[in-house]
Amino acid sequence: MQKQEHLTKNQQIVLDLVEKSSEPLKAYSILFNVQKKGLKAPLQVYRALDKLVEIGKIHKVESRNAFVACKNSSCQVSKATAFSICESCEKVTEINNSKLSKYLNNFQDNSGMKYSKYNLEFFGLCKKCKNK
Amino acid sequence: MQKQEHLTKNQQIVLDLVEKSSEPLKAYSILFNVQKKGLKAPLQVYRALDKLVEIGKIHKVESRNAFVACKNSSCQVSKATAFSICESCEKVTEINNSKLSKYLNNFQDNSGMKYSKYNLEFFGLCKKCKNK
DNA sequence: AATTTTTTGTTATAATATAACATTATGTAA
DNA sequence: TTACATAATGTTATATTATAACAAAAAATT
Repeated sequence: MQKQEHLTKNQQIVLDLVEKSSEPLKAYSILFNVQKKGLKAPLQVYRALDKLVEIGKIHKVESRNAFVACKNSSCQVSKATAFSICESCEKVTEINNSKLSKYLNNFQDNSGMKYSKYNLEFFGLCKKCKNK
Repeated sequence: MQKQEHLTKNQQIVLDLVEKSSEPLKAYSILFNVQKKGLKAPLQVYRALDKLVEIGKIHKVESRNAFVACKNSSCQVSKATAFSICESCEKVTEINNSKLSKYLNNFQDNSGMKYSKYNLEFFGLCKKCKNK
């Protein structure tokens, strides 16, 4: 079987929802929102999420246990992700900075480990919240 | 009330356990291990963990929902953390690289956000697992 | 000593995620 | 085009992670 080149029904339903959302979505919030479309059990959502993360269509924001659609169309796999997170309003934005990604993709320390993947989360106050 | 300068009994018990561990510990594994010392409920553990994270004695490895002691004695708060994680044996090491931390502490993008904190997790295969 | 803040203890429950197994669909190859 | 292998689905149950709410005790501040 060759690599799946199209999304299955469940994957597409979940992706559509996450892409339409202006904020990170939690798994059970996704579940609630897709129940009318026939996905009734958590596992159906988690399996779709797993696959979508694997192929890079969405990313998991680890510190929030939430999922966002990848805005970077060239992103084929979730192997180099960076986010900015506002600790006040919880707005999350994917950082797309080629200098940063180059720096991190090339990072090596003296551990002998070759890193194939990273996830970076920055925290602070967004412009709006800073001025309150 | 001024800033707490010593740990409470529960905090010390949890910290001792995490510091002795050679691997990241999960909250309920901590709970199990400190029950003989009188911490019977999850909340007692989570509260100690929260405080210990806040003061930088331990860090949370977000992608693993696990906790490690901070090896960096100068670390007063958990505001700039980086880890290397082996995806095979799950060994986690805190990265202590001044060039990296300087780079990330000074990182700015065009979002107008000032970042006060970050967490970075690198994934790959450790030396041992690479040679298997 | 009175006040405030922090920590504790406790029970219950919420939120997040996976195990296990039977079934159906899809791609691969004889 | 039928067998075979792989992947996705549906389903029930359960494991894992984390917090709410409230009363009480301990510690620092005035």
